[in-house]
Amino acid sequence: MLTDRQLQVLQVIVDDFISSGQPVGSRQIAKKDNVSFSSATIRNEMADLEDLGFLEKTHTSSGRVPSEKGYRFYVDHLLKPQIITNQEIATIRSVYADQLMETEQVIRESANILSDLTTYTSVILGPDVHMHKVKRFQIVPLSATQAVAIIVTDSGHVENRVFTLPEDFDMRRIEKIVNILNDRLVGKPLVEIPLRIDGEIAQLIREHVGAYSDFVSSLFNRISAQDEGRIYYGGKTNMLNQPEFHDINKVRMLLDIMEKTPQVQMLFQAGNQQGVQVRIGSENNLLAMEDCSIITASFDVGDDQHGSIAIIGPKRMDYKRVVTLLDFMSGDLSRLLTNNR
Amino acid sequence: MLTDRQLQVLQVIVDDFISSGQPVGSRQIAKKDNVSFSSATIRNEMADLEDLGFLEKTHTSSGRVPSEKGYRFYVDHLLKPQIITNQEIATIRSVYADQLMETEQVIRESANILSDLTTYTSVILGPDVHMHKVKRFQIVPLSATQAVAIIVTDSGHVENRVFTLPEDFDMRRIEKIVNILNDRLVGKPLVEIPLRIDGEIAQLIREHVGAYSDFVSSLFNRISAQDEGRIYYGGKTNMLNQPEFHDINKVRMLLDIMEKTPQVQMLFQAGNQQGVQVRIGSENNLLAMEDCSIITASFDVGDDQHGSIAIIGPKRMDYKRVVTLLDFMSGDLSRLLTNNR
DNA sequence: TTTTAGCACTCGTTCTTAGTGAGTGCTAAC
DNA sequence: GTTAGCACTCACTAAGAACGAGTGCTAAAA
Repeated sequence: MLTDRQLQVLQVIVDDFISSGQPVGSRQIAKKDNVSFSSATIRNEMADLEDLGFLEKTHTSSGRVPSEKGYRFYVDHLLKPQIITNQEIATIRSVYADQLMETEQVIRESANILSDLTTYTSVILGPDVHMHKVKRFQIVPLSATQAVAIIVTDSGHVENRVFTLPEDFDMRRIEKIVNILNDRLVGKPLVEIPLRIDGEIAQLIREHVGAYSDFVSSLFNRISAQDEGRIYYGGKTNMLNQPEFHDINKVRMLLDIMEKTPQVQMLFQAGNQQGVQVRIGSENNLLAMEDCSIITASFDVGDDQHGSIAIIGPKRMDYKRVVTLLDFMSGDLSRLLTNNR
Repeated sequence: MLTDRQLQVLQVIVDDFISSGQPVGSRQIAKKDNVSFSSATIRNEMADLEDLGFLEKTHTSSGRVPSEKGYRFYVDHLLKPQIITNQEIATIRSVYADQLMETEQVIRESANILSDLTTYTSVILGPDVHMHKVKRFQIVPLSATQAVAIIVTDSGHVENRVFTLPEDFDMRRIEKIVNILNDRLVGKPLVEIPLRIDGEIAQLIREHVGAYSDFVSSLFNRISAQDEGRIYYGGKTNMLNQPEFHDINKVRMLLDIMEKTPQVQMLFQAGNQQGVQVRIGSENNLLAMEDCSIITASFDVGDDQHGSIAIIGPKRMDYKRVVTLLDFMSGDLSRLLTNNR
């Protein structure tokens, strides 16, 4: 559809705007080494690109700025992957250096490195613990009236709840209940626990213990709400450096969103797909993210767990670099976290 | 030292500035109902108060603004405690409504309510788990090579670490180690664990198990670094509403500090003292907090655990209200969290 | 037919200038 | 000791001028 020259002009404009943040004028382009035609010609091409919806003007006599469609085209067709430097690889791999065993620790550290490397904000969605399988169930009494219930999963994740012991349940009864729970729940994914407890297990407890108490169902009914993939941030305030976020209201909206787990998880929707995904501005379907792009990639933890890794930056973020970094890092993380097991 | 009229003028100026945020002029004060002298007289008093260091001018012909010394005097001598409304009490007590058992949950919710009620940022420093005593120690194997170590404390707090099993340590040896750890560590505060492990316990393990592996000491050596009082925030972005934080750099510095645990803990230094503490501007000894005041109070969890609760706001925050609220809330929290046990 | 040079025009930005108003300090009268 | 009056200060705002980066269009050159 587009001529070679139009492609070239578009590419130069997007590249230039990404690095300068200023609207790009025709003369500026003409001065580039790899551009051999005059500013007037470029003005004509720019007018055409604007008609096609790839460029915009901030006012009638300003230079051009890429539109969302322009960015989209750039990302889809004009992005030449960058070579990742040894320096960067070394920085990323410094995560391994400490021989951190815990997934959580690795993820936390990765988020920080990623934000340092990009100067944008990084978000990592840890693996969804829903599908982790129960390894052991246990109740530890704390006092005459209180106890803590603990579930260990096969991934090493530990869930715990403090609860009040019902007066008519002595330790013998509690032990029986623990046995039943272990018998029935070990090997089952966390997500099924509430259902199973309210169904067969309540039944079994009534049979063998002689009475049932709501405390059992209340123990882990909140698993589904909590912990559906913990969220880790790196460089939360990095975005304040971007000139497009000098508006306090935009900042506020963005920071507010980051406090709201469900909204953030929404941003990762498409993140389960293979490879690196780029969502630009309004493609995020979120008012606060209208001026942001988010680039996501997913990584594996073991055979059946997945996490997502993302960079949130301004629409004029350095797509080349971020895509390359995320691609590399997600692969590396997968390898590290899978071998850990 | 100060005359009654000077006291009155100072009080009116601080009150007025707190509610309006604008420098206060002599005419404005003269117009108040409870002020019976002319603007010229007030100008004279203001000049004296400025000489004494209680007031400042933003420029030669502007109204007056309280200096830090002025705020300090106001807080120390002119603060008449406000009456807390039933409405507010009801809001605060709604935390109990859910019959939340877990300290963590209660604290998290309290932080949110407090920030809603004040429109400032709230910070709660949870009880320091260092002094919690070990209730049970346990190792749950996950696979042939991995296991998770768990410590339950008397407060219901659970610490866990995933680690790699040394090849020469089979389950029998591990069990022996667990027995030794339980035998020696139950009842001891968390903070002593690393020391005890490296001392007597390493010795015992060598004797009874026949070999020692570093994995035991590496298990909980990080307890001291982590979890020395978890920090919870409410209304992190509330401060963006304050006109004095329209400067993006101040915001950045403040938000950055909130990500840094040690710095935040520093802010609570004096928070262990009884009652409500007010620290104004540079009294915080922290560049980023130069334009902020922080009001802290402490609460008890059980007989020997303490937490702190704080509000961070601009120097011209509503001290009356915040002091009253914090005083009430810390008492209420103490009662709730202590009875929970 | 395509490209380019030239030119009038637009519009955001910056600098100046003048005007306004809230506020002060000082002095003299009450 | 208190107050009225007045000259003065200074931030803030609006309006105008100069500037410059950029455009669109036209006509000539390739």
